[in-house]
Amino acid sequence: MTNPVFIRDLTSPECPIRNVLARIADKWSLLVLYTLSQQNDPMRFKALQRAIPDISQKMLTSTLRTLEQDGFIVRKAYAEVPPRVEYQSTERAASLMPHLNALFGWAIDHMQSILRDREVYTAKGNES
Amino acid sequence: MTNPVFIRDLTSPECPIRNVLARIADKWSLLVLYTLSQQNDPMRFKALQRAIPDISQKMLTSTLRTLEQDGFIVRKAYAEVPPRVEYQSTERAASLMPHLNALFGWAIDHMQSILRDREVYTAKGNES
DNA sequence: CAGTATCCTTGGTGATACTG
DNA sequence: CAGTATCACCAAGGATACTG
Repeated sequence: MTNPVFIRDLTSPECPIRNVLARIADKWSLLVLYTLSQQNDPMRFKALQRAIPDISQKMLTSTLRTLEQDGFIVRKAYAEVPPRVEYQSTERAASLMPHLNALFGWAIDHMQSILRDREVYTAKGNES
Repeated sequence: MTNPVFIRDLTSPECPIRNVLARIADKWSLLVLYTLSQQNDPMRFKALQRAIPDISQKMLTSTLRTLEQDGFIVRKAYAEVPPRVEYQSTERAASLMPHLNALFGWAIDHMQSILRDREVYTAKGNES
């Protein structure tokens, strides 16, 4: 809708890259968004942790809070014992995912050759 | 070309998100890739620094090295005094940029409403 | 189960100084 | 100009223990 902003000054706090993308594109957020998009059902905290085994409880919590803050997910707590909390992605996330999926696809397609380049690069660095 | 890999195990070192995207999608790399894609001519070190004023020399250097390692940019040093070094994006970067640009566009379009949601969220947190 | 609270570590980052 | 080297710092992140 509103589209007056452009990336004139990369330093500006208005810079969409710094202000929006940097909060999505970190390691954990990408993995959480990807995981939630795979199931299209809401997921429980524990289920997310199982899907991303090496994320700590603390990091999962804070990642979820940030995503919730920016309207990518909704947190629903049920007054049960034991407690049940479900996270589901929003319309906003749905509109973002095609672009992220395109990126994931690109990464899958190019990973092998990137890894090869990386090897060549370090090999060159180590030769006498 | 080769597309046998998929994201079964997010923990795997073969995970394209962790292995490829995480190295692109950090704050500085995104800004450098964006800047280089704006000029389609090669850019000098100093020019990049001017475009991203708050990046330190050290961070710019290491970001450029990582991007070079993964084949997104090529570094060309000219044997002159004073030295001249130019960085230009590669075919690989060119194939990536449309996806990143889509992401930038999305961020521009949604930034305002995201900022609004963020305000609402913190307001709710602070109310008694 | 789904967290919060606390402590503690470490590496990402900046600042400064120096060099080819 | 385009870096490298060094030091220093602080916040991101992990580990552990505790709680509604």
